[in-house]
Amino acid sequence: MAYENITWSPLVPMSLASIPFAILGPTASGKSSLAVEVARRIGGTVVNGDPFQAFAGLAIGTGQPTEVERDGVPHLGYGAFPLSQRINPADFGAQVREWLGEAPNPVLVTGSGLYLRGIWDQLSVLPEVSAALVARVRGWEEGLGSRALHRFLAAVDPLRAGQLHPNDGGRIQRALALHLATGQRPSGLLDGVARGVPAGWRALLVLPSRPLQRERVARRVAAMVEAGWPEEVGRAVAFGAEADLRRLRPLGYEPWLEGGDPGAIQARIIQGTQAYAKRQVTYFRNQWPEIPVWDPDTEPVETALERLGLSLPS
RNA sequence: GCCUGGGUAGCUCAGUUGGUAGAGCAAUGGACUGAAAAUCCAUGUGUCGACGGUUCGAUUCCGCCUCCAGGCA
Repeated sequence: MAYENITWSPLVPMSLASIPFAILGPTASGKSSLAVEVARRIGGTVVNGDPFQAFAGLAIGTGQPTEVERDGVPHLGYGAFPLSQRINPADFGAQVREWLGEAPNPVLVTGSGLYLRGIWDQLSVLPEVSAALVARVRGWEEGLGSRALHRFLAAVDPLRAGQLHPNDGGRIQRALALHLATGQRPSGLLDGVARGVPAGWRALLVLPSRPLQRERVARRVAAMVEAGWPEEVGRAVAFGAEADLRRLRPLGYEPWLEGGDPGAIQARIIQGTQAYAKRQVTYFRNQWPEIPVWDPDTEPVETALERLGLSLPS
């Protein structure tokens, strides 16, 4: 949809035109449809801030909004990258900031807290660590265990080691690799990033109650299977994307690739997605406790709009 | 109908030579600076199938009943 065709809602003051909005929330919370509603009100564009939905070829499995769900509202950044593309939170953040700049009145949607930090420029600027070094450190952990690596880290950077649990292999590896790549202490490199909601932004956390969140996930996964998720995985594999899928590890892809009883696979995916949704919520509340919350199952959409500062005089 | 094996946490199962029980997964809460749809941490009161007997004490031994699985008829 061309931007020049946008019509301004007569009820919305023009001063809102330049304010970017962020709609956050766990999977299946209904944040995409709220974003469409917000964008419609302000004559804006929905901008994708979710790394997995940015890939092409996974439209069903990553829950990218369909044409029907977009409902004529312009969307930017969905299915933009080939599966072979490697992304990280900082680079992806820069890309999304570009999209935000292209969109007249952006409504950012994401379920990924770490990538949102990238988008909001709340990650330290760090040097690239070569894939070879990353692989080497990972190999060490497989041979020696994370606790041994934690002791190595403690020797070069006691501060960072103190922040990490000896079992947290992923972060220990990352810290060690950073140290080996730069010769510096990771704790020093990770210093002084911005926090909070950036000035000028209006954000809302879409947060269903836990029981209803679980129901929403179950319903959505069933709908995704109904819409042809297994077939979509099959097509991706036929295009030679299996290695990329195994590297990216989107939820649900491993079960489909391994095969087995479809009912059991679906149940497993639902369980994994419910657990993921819980972690998403924990991260948002932890990182941005000041963001107002909206319960899509008990509160009307008008309430969400009010909390975004879009309340209309009636 | 008979024989055998089972019935222990939401699930799959350990275990208690008799002193009322614990793993994995799940769940709940939490952490989180390039694996993040990832990784990691914390949290375990459950009529140990029912009833009765023996015993100071039974989830454990005995009897009886019941349910499940397999086998024999």
